[in-house]
Amino acid sequence: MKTRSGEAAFLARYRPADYPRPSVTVDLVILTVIDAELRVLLIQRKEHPYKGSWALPGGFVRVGDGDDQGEDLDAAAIRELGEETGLGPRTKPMYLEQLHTFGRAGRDPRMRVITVAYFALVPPDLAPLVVAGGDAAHAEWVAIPSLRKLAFDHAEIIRTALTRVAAELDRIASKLVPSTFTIPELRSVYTLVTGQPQDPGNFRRRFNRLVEDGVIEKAAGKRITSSKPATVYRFTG
Amino acid sequence: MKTRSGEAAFLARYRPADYPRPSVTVDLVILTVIDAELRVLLIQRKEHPYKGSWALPGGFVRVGDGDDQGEDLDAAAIRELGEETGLGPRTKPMYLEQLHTFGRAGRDPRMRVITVAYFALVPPDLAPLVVAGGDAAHAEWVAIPSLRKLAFDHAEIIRTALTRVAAELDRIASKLVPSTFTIPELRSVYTLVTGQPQDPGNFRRRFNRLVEDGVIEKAAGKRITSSKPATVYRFTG
DNA sequence: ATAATAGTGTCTATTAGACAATATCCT
DNA sequence: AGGATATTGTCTAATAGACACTATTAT
Repeated sequence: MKTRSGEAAFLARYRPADYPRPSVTVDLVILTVIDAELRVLLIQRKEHPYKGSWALPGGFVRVGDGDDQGEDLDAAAIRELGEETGLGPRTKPMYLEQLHTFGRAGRDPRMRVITVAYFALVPPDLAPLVVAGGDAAHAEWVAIPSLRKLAFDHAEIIRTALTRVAAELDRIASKLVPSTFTIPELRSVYTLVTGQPQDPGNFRRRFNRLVEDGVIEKAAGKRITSSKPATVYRFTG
Repeated sequence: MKTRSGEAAFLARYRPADYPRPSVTVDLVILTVIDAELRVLLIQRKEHPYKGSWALPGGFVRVGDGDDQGEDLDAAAIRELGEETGLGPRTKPMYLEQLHTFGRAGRDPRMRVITVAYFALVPPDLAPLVVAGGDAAHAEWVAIPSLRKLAFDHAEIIRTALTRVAAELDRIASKLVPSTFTIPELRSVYTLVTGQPQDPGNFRRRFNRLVEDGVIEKAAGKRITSSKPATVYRFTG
């Protein structure tokens, strides 16, 4: 009784169940570029609610109250990303960033669910491997413009992700091109993400500044297309 | 039994408690400018853990699984903001924006707690009313540079908020000045938040562009200081 | 040869930044 | 009168945007 007001005694007295708790999930907006289209990885729901609708991949965050409080939020997102894409830490790590947390009451009719949304960017050369991988056998790369009815508030989550990606494009465009790429290829990423046509000349001028600054460097070879071949570059670092 | 595979039957069968759940809170980084200092509203903890340390105001999100799933995340933040500042919807609404969600395992030793952090901006003329209000009688406006040991991961949360506010300053600086203000007053907000001295002439030029664009307009009167009085402006809209 | 696209050059307008100089007010 | 600060002005460099033009390849 001597530690009556001590920290250990206080923590032992604490009743974790005093307040009702929500379920917490992570949902992933996984983006890539395929066939000159911006696409998002979606799964088709096989259970109610929203049976048959497209939905974002995601899952519950593993938590606990004891000595093991479970996994970090970011770890949960990384784990889900690996499970859904089949691309683990062995392959090139993909870009992953927390987006926003959505917690509207009633967004899931079963129970109160708060979801921490992340977005991930997959380089186009890895995208074909994804639909073949593990849990994602039932997943598809769906083009953004062709999005129809989505489960829950996932349409809003995707909209939020697209706005963020467009706003931060200069910082993250490198994650949406293969390891080597041409100026027109990077330009097409900008065109797709911003929805605005990019002037070839002006884009090239900005691109060359990145080369001067050492952010981008020339790589070997030329990219053969149906017209004049283009010089190949890579991001340094 | 006829609706065996129907949605209603499925939802009835669903067991919300199948996965362990974390506690979810909202924490608030409430910022203002007092005496030419950027300050954050903190409370001194009266209980373990971190007894005696400064901490961000915040509280549990009210949730449920039944017909009433509780309050929205944003609503919880607005409610806490009102409770802590004593400034309700009656007064000028303050700026409030979701910041980031922090969920590291072990960040609260009692139990697994995931917190959705928000930041709020209080115009300096309302700041003095805050420490007098309701639950916030035990709260204080603490200058950023003098922050010592903070509870939980609240130091990291504040750092994240300051980075965000600095990055978005053009968009939100209007929330950190009184309803009428002078060019040097707005300039001092920029100086405080960015930590960089702002050239008077160059700042004025940018300011005048906002006037030309109708974002800012002249107000009546002059601000009397210890030297030459300055013209008073206000944000339109 | 022609279509298509890579790549270059030019012009204008806008903006940031450094910095000098002047104007106006309080004490 | 003197100090402080509001206010104006000037110069340079960097950048965005529109747009005409040339070069090189596949077919």
